[in-house]
Amino acid sequence: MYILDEVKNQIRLGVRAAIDKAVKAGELPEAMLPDAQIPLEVPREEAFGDWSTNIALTSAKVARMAPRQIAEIIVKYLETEGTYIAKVEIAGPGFINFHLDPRWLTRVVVDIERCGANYGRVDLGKGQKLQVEFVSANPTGPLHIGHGRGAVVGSVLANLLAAAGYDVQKEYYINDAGNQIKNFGLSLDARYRQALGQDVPVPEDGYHGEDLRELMAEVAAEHGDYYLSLSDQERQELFIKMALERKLNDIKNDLAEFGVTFDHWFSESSLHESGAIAETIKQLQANGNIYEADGALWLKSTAYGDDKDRVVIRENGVPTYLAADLAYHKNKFDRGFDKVINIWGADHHGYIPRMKAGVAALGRNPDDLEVLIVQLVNLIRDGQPVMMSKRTGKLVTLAEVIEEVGKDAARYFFIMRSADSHLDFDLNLAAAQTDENPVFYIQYAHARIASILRQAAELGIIPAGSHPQAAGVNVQLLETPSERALLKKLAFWPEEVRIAAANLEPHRIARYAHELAGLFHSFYNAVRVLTDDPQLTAARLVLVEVTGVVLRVVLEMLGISAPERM
RNA sequence: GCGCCUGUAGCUCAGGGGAUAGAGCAACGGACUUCUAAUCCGUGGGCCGUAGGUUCGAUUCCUACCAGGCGCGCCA
Repeated sequence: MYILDEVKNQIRLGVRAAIDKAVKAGELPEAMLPDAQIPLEVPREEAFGDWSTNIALTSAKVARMAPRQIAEIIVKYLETEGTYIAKVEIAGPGFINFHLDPRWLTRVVVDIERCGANYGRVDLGKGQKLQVEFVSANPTGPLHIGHGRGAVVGSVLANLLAAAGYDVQKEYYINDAGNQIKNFGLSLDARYRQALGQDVPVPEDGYHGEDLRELMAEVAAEHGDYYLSLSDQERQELFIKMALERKLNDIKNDLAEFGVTFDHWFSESSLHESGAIAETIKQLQANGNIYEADGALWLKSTAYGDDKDRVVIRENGVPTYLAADLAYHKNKFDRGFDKVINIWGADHHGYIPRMKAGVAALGRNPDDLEVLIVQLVNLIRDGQPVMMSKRTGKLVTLAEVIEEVGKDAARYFFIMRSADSHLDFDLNLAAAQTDENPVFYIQYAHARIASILRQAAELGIIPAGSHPQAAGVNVQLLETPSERALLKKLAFWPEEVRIAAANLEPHRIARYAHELAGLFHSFYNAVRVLTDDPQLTAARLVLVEVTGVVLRVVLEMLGISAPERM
């Protein structure tokens, strides 16, 4: 347990006991006995203390008493002996505000030293098995900027949930089947024949990217017109197989360079080949969730909240994308995941009700599937939106953006806004090596920490290669406002992990990083670490050290590097 | 037409039903003989899209409307 939780427990238990006593004394009605946890919040104003409860306000109605009166009775019976509660006040309409003895803050140093890189891990997930599926871009072309956002949101979310005590698996679903693949084959064929000098257009709804032109030019250069001797179908199947492998490999490389890795790559076509789709349809039929109409098989998704029923097997006998997705999600749950989280682009949000309906039809609680929608990204260059068109293949690729602004800046920009907010990605700002760029602000804090520790070693204050330790150091000397503010922020890291994980809000981690860095910079400017007072120096070095530990934990979660020098 | 997301400072955005709504950037004024000035300190800047409702209390929840984005296939 972290000191933060210990303090919150002290307050909660104290308030609960006070209410108990007041009820026994007949000063508060029985109805006041709380059946849930005492609500605690951090007041906006520092003057209102460290923690505050609105229990008197929320229970006023059931107690049939004025909130302030309830608060006064609770405070009267509140025992604070042996706790970190230093002062209790009633304020405003009936808030009970708790001011803590600042000595609680120095306990955080011990927590961080004890936990090291594990500091902030919490047991929200209790080991539940959970899958995060993200990116899952069609392997028919390069990743673009929109995939980048999903990739970072997914990878940070996975890190976050792991830190919150879930057993997390990251998965990429490879859409290597269906009509689009057929189109892909036609496009490849057209490019091949173009390379041989034939006047063959790429199909209107095909893939027009330059990457395919180059790829097939290579093939033509190497093998000439050999492939024309095959049947159209044979040739296209061969091209598809070859190109999918190439493209998937490119995607893997792009993602790896972006710090995004997966535990499992799942092929859609494997569902067709293994008979999993047929089996899933059979199960749905047995459940009475499938009917036949117009020569096709339909999923009765309206029975589970969708606004229309959906075709799963077409008139021509070919399964739809949804059929494969049903089989895929059945497979996920069969693998024993308690919950699966899909990260989709905003252009797929209309698909959620039918997918949830499908999950329900398969006999699973639809809430076990959580779909996180990531809104679209607008690229901005020189203050103007960068025009992108998928049809003409004029996309800004992820690789280009990383090339232009660097991995760290790109990751930070993709994660710094909440997923459901549209994101303006300002290329000039992300590439700027100036104070306008927030990612450097955070990294600079880490570089400064490293620099101070280097200095301390050079001056012989700490042995070279060692880290400042709290043992024998009087950390109570950390008592200036900037030191306390920094310690408090460090103490809240586990809480931040808990909240961000519970709400699936990885962007909060980016905010925390920025705020922590800001408090360190303030501290750095407010006081000197290396002074001629050995005790004070030792205490501040410990603070610098543990700040560095936490900053690295946070940056690691974000997948952003923590430079020793800048 | 229906559905989802968004609307908060000049710009980009935070804000777990609470108290006097915040941050970064931009603007303005200060701080480098001192551990890295990619930093810090300070100032100004707001009908929280509009109108209702629920609540002791709404930027937060609900409804309607307005504006922007994205969807609404036997495509994926």
